Amino acid sequence: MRLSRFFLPVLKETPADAQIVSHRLMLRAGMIRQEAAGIYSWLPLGFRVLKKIEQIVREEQDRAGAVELLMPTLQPADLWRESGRYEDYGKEMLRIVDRHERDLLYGPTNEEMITAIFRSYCRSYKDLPKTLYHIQWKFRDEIRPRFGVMRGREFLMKDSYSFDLDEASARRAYNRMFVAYLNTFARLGLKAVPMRADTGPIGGDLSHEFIILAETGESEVFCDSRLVDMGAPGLDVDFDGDLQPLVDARTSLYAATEEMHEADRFVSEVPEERRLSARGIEVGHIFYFGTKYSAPLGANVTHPDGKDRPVHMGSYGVGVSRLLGAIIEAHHDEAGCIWPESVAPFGIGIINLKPGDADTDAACQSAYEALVKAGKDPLLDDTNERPGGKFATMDLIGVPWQLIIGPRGLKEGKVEIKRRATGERFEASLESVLSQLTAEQTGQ
RNA sequence: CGGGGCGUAGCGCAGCCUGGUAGCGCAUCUGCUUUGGGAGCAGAGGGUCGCAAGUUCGAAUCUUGCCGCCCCGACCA
Repeated sequence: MRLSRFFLPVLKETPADAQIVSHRLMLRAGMIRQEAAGIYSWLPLGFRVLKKIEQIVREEQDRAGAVELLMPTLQPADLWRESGRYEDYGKEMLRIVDRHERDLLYGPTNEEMITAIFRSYCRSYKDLPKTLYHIQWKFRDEIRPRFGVMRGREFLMKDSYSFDLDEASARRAYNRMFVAYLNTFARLGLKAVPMRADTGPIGGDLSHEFIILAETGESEVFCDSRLVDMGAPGLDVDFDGDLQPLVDARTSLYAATEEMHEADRFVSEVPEERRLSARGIEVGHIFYFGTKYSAPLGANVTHPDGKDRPVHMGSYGVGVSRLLGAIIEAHHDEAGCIWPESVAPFGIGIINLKPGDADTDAACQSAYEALVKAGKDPLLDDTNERPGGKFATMDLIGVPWQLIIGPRGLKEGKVEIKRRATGERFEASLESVLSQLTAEQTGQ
């Protein structure tokens, strides 16, 4: 992409309304535009990152055996009357009336609908297990939206739903998502820590929030520091195998959010040097809820013994749009965003320091073409802005690598490559820089 | 929903108390000079002062109502 053709409305000044760093940077980098409280347009730069995050989430769901579908944003109220949640949900649910005076709602979640889909096609234990998911916009009419996309009213969410014959099987489905989430967040450049969450009326130990640690996190969390650096199981995990040991290795260590924190247990279970209290952002939540929806909605299957029983379900959410904010909170500096390569809006930025200079233009052009050909998704700054402005913009939007080409360096046969994350710069000939860049694998 | 605050040029703000010509910085446009970390000079364009009613000879400024947005709290992916 050439910057002269792209749509990148960067702001030099910080908008007054933005309180936290990710919100400020997303506005300044021209990634989002607020349309109403908690409702945003995704401008091209932000949209690119959003799509990349979405795709990684999708790939890891697929790898774990989940099957993608797409349910609508609008749902009939009757479905929610069946589960009893139409009345219970309260004002967070956006209710809409159509021209025939039928009650609709903009979905805040999809348990009812997925259960209705399941019940109309699946009758036998032979249809199980199944895990279905979709990535769709949701709306929750939060009393007070804030922090940009971190707590918007409209948000993009991946939600999966598992259907199993019994609790033991449901636990295996739960474990698959547990592991898939660890891999997903790792690929996004995040260290996510699973923390025991409130299971509500169901009870048991099958609910976890996935928290990433960031100074500007919204809630206080407490955990064993070994969890933070434990690393993800890896993409070669056998999802058909026994995942329990992988899950146990993590759930056996203390980790709790403010609401679930037990100070005395923390002290007794975790040696002092490993007691970590930090701030965190919830980016995922997994949940086993048994027959909470299948029973009232009549999602039954016939068991081998010939009897019908409600299926055991779980749901598993990832806040896809929130993840942009979360990743920025975890990866930024004074100058702007620092995207992990896996989600960066562009792979590399090429800065033409002097458009109009024949040698510089030619070098930029050949670099651009070579990088396009290598699939590196370069952004070429071919505008007439001054060098200082170009550096600042490239730093702000957080492209992982900057290839800086100007007449001064070219005179000595050199270009400069800068790594955004560390600020390291190297000088070398254009040829060697390009052969190195086009040779290496896309990082994660 | 309780408490607080803000709506004036695309963005950031002053002006409002004490009513009378709508201003500053950045951005934008034109010209010249500049060009390796957000340039300089000269000039230009751009405003229903959130909306509505009221007071007044006269309202950005005073009064009332409404709308929108932000912050703190209770709630959430």
